[in-house]
Amino acid sequence: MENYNQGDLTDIIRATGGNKAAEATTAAVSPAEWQFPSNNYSTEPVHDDFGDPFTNFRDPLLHDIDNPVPGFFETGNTLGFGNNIGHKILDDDEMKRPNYFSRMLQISPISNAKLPVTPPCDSPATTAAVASPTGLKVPPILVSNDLISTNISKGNNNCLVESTGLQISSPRNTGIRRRKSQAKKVVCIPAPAPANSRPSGEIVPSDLWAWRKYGQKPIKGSPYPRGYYRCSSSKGCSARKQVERSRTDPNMLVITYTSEHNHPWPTQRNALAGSTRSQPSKHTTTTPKSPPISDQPPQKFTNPKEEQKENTVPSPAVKEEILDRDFDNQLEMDGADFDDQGFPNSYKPTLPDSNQSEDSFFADLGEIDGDSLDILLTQGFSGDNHGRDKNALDPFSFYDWVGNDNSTSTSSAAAAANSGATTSHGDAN
DNA sequence: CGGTTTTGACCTGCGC
DNA sequence: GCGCAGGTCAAAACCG
Repeated sequence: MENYNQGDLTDIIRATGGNKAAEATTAAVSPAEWQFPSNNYSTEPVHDDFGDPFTNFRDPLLHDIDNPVPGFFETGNTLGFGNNIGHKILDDDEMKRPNYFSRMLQISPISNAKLPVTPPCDSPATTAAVASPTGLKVPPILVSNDLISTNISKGNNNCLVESTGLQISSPRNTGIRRRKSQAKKVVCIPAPAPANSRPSGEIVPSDLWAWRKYGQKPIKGSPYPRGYYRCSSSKGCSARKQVERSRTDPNMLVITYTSEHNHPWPTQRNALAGSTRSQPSKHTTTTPKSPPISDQPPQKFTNPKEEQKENTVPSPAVKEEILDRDFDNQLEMDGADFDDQGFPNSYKPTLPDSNQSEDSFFADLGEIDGDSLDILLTQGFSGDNHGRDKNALDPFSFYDWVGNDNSTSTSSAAAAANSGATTSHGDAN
């Protein structure tokens, strides 16, 4: 995966070329990179750590998380929601910062030392800590800029953050096939319970990027397989992500993002063509070759559609992301007045900044089919912005929709995870 | 038709 | 150097 599925993150491997220099640079990302840029998604070419002209199009999860808009997640000296949920930022400076993600439990900037993060993303305690004073469930989310994701695969519950420095390129997969030393960002999010799945089985996308699953493998020590996703929006895009369920807490999904998107938001509908098959797939439901993993915990998603989520980018998902994101925002901004699903009744997104990004984003958005767009605009937005609300661009929205256990929205990441859960990769190793 | 998922095989990194 | 485990490839099947 990585799909490199599931918004994204990460790291920094340049697109297909495997630019070692760039990679090294990426690996050496400094805490400063976790500052919040205000022009994400701007169409204006900007070189980021990767020197990628499309820096502005970073995967929401990967970079934007670092760029909360002042006044949005920030609540002054108060951590607001995040604080309530046990949000924790590893570095001291980070610790002092306002709450970036209401639902993000942890943000771990790269450091040269292993930094045990608490609570551990895989720890049940993590989920336990998500209860907010309001009684609303706040999905725990952990975001870490992890250069070494092996912690997860190794069952490290603490989601250690390590930095490695350089990345090793492989002759075969230029710039991509790197293991332990590859810079990555790890995000822990709550996996929606089956009960939260939409009755219709409607798939909820994780982000605006189109992901294509290219592999799945069982992970030793974990009953859950790991799905590998790559960005399908652009042929040259090296963005990938891995989605797996926490072995210690099935309710948590661990998404590891690798590499950056080297292109703008998906603009071509056809790019998502395959992703539209949200109906129960024979592949996952009847294919003899890929029987469901027997050791899957009861709480696994059984809805085939969920498997698609990770790779689909239905506008409804976008809507939910926005709603959810704003939901948190709303909580922090003006207290709470929520509907039965936990959404703020008075929800009205506020626009942070973003300048040209908004135009760019919507330009792309305009390519989404009308129905979806309508939904997005009518349900996902409120107020006078008519869908042009910059919040809509907020990559963080991903986290919002992801975590609301009380809402019908589901995590695409979860979906991806589900996908992995339903089938096993051929190479069991 | 063009896209996706599935999955066995292969390759590579890493630990010992 | 060896073996294990993880990551990727690529063919086949599937979907809208």
